[in-house]
Amino acid sequence: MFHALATSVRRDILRRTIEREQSVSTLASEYEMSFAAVQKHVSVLEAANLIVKRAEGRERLVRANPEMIARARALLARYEELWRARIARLDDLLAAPAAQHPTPKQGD
Amino acid sequence: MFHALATSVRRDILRRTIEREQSVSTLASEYEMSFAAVQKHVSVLEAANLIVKRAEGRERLVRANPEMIARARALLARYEELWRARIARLDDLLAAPAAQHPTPKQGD
DNA sequence: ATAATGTACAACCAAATGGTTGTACATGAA
DNA sequence: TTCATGTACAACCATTTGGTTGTACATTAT
Repeated sequence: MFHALATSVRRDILRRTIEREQSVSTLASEYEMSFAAVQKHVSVLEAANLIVKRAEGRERLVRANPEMIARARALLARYEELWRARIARLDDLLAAPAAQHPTPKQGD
Repeated sequence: MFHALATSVRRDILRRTIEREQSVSTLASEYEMSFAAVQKHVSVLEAANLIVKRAEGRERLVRANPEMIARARALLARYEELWRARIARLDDLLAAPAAQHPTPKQGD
């Protein structure tokens, strides 16, 4: 999944197929590599469910699957949430430095 | 960057170092692989700026760099934004199907 | 029918990846 | 000092990756 996003060519294919559905050969014409190479990139994205292919005549039309993009983003958002939780914990410690003392009654 | 996030061991290291700063050997003790292997994973994360190392005595303490996590998340959020923009465009087309016709006067 | 286009897939190759072991060195503990 | 711990790094290996070319086949165009 993140592996599928790990090369710029694949992220570019993803971007293009978000904008509009395109055939594999149309995509291939955009890059300076063989059709077969682009075909492989497309199938990596497909295996990760980041794109979907459908047949139309002899063409295979590729479109992005925004659901999986959202999943990846959500995972990273969870990490940021962990970070915020950690900061909150640290803040708590700083706010109550005498918490381990046995019931400091009141004032203090 | 996404490549650094592409293996579960590295994502796990990232998660642990978000929770709290840890030495490389502490991290290594969590996985069933050699210390050197974990060391390599750590250096991949470091090269991607997803973590930061600092020396303390003979130990190297590792902590997550939330800034880069945010960058990755933001990139994916941009993709989702592209998707929303595309949907909006399609909606516009559907909302004004006769736009190219020369002023359909009224009723119709 | 024939040619051109779009795709699939296999075989091959160089380079990168993810792991290992071994060696060296700095620091902390006995 | 001597020993144990934590790290760095090199060398090596199997597998994966990212690219190539070549062949085959379905669909469209002439």
